[in-house]
Amino acid sequence: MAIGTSETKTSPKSAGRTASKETRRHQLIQATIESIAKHGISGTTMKTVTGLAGLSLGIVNFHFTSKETLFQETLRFLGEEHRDRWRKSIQSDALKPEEKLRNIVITSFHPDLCNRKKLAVWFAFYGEAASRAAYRNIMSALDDERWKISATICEEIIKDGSYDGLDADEISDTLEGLYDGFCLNILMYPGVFTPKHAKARVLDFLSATFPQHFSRIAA
Amino acid sequence: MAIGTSETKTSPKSAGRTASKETRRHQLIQATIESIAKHGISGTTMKTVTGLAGLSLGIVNFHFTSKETLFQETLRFLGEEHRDRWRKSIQSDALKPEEKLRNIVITSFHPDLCNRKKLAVWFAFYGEAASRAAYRNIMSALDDERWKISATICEEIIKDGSYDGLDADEISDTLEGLYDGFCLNILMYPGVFTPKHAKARVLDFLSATFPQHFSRIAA
Amino acid sequence: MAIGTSETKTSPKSAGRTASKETRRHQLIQATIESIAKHGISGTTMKTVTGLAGLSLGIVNFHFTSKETLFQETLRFLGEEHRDRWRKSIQSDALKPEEKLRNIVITSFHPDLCNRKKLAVWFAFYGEAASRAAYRNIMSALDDERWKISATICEEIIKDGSYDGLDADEISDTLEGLYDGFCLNILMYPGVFTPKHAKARVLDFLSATFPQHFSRIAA
Amino acid sequence: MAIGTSETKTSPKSAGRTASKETRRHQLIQATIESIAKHGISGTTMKTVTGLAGLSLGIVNFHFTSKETLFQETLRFLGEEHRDRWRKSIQSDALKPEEKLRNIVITSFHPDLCNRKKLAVWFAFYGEAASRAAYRNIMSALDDERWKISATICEEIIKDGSYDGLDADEISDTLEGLYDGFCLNILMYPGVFTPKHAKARVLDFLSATFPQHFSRIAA
DNA sequence: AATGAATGAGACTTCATTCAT
DNA sequence: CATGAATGAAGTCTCATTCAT
Repeated sequence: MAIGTSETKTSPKSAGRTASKETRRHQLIQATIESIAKHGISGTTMKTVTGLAGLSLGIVNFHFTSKETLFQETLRFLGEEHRDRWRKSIQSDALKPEEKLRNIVITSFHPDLCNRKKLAVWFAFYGEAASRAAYRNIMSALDDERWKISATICEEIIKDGSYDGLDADEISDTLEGLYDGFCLNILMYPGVFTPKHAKARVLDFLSATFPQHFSRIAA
Repeated sequence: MAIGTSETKTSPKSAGRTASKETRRHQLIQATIESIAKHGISGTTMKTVTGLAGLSLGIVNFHFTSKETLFQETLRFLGEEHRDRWRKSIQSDALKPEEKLRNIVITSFHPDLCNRKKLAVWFAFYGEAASRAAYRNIMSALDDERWKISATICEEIIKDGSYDGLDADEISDTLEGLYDGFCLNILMYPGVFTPKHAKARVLDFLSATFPQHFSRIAA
Repeated sequence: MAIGTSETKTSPKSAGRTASKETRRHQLIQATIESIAKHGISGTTMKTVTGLAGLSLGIVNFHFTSKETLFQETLRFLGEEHRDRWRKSIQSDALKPEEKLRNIVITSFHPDLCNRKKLAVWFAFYGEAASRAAYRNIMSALDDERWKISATICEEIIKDGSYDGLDADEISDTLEGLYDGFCLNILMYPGVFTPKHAKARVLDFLSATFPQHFSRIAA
Repeated sequence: MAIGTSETKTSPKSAGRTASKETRRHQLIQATIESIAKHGISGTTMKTVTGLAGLSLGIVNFHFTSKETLFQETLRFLGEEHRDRWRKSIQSDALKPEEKLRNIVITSFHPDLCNRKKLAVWFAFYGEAASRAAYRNIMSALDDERWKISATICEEIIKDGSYDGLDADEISDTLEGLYDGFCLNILMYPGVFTPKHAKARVLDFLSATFPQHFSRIAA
């Protein structure tokens, strides 16, 4: 998908020297996502990755030095893709705070990011994160950024309305918990719990918390 | 350690053939939890497990047939331990619905169950679950039971009070999300986000949802 | 061969737990010597070694951790075997200095040590030594010991006779050079230059240098 | 460096197609020497060689067909360089036999040929020679020539003087042994044993052997 | 029951060689 | 002629499993 996007920039033929290198990296990262979703992290080998990419076995070490680097770059890609999306969704100054917050929610559960394939990879990395500082570092930087933005926005909303005793940080904590927990449920119980449900529940929570800013029919 | 606790239950003498067998299995499951918490699932080998158990390398295949079986039994042990706890916490008929619900929350974040070591193992299995039906089956049975109980209790509370437009299933969904999401944050950001915070946030949510049954100062 | 020696100590059946471990190590070192002699260092793989030992591929890492360690242990074995031989050949206090020196020469070119197979391994390691400190360290310790003993003996001979202007260190240097150089020629030109020739030439040199102690017909 | 020297021979302009081809080959051989000295034979790859030459990875196969050919050509280059030197050092008919012999000694230990870099390469090839006929053939032809010349010269000296019972072939054997053995010691113990020492010891040997032709103060 | 040496499939990685540009 | 991305065979090492003791 993303490959398609970048390939539209250069004509297929002129996948020249330097462009080609970035394209290959991207192609391998996509194949890694595919493979982890399909076989899990422990079932993902150089063979499954290069097989899915339609390339030869040795190529990963050429472009990424090692399997470990490939994994970290894959995680980073996923994280940055996510971050770029919600950053973009709130960058307009014309947006009111509650609109920004709602946009973050909507983005977080957007099918492009929040689908079984990507969630599987995401939680595969969470599963390893406890014993791998490298993964933890990549993840925490992104989580932290989102948490801070949410807290700031909540602060603005609180100031704007008359919400007695509300704590922006606590609300931001709950939002983070809801994002992560719902994603896990979307992954584990597809058909039963979907991004649509998740989005509705989070917006319900926001309506209950900031009734002056989020009407019940916000969805 | 936990082993010691359970061993006091059976008299040393009666640790005959079958008792001993169960003891060994328990010992190996504890070592597996220890190992996954320390080295991750992909870093856990027969050597790390038996090493932590202080036993010989070949013993796992004797008591569990294979590594895969050991892993599944470990997951099952963890799940049942969890389930037994909250079942017990709500079994008294004297408890009011809101007391039951609060007990589930408290149990879910009890340090015996909700500590870095066990959470690391728990999420390690979640990480593999997407590509392993065997793990998913064990987990979903337990999640489902908790979800249903929560929904039933919420239903009772709703009937008991005058909560217009509340949906017990939806609240149960949100509670599940909060449990999972907060656990992940406790695992990833220890020191920063703790079981105490988690418990407080969930009870806040319940206060906001069922104000007649949960006072704000419920914690 | 050396295996045979050690096996005579324990009855074949009781190749018990610990004994077995040492035996396996020895067996693998012998196979490594065999393989390096046959295929060179760069042609020696885990497969050639374990194949020659009649064992399975994974066993080297079990007994030696890595190929590199196996190589270093092989070199060490060869060096110590050599050292033990000439140490033993001069340990009797009844020997006169010139007899000791002659014994070192004889030992150095003894067919047990100075045959094509072992020389091939020896020079294979010399070939790598320039870029491998680990090999150099093992070798230099042994070379140094022999050089010092030779110098000491020469000193005694010089004092004993009336050799004007002779320098024991210089003679020891030349002897070292002759040992190494002749070994290389024995390896490179079998049939043409043999240990017998080598021994004769070194004894000629000693006769010319210490005419009062080495008669021309010393061989 | 050596490349520079040879390039001054051809005018830059005439570095046409064929000249350039020869230049490239020389450049790659020099880089091979550099690489083997630095990384050993087993650590020398197309990448280390072309890297040191500042050329692209694929170029060796263009100019030498294969790595093996490059290695053989490198060995041949080294051998011929050596041979050319001592041939030249004795080509004048005005030289007496003992002067020729001394010139061979001096040439053999000349810093241009007898330095750590080239010795490292030389012994790297000796290390492989036992299992590689191709290397052995290149080496033996050169060794043989030097041996024969030495024997012939010794014969002349013996005839010229009154040396009873001396055998020219045997002396030539010893000289060969000294050259090789001393080179190995220069390589292994730089700083401690130098070409200067080596030269002195060989000339000492010649003085002792041919006292009428080599005065003790020959150095 | 328990031990741990042994096996061998399979993982990651290296690297000589090829070939489109 | 030169480049360097790509290939894939082969090497080292890991590790679940087996089995003689």
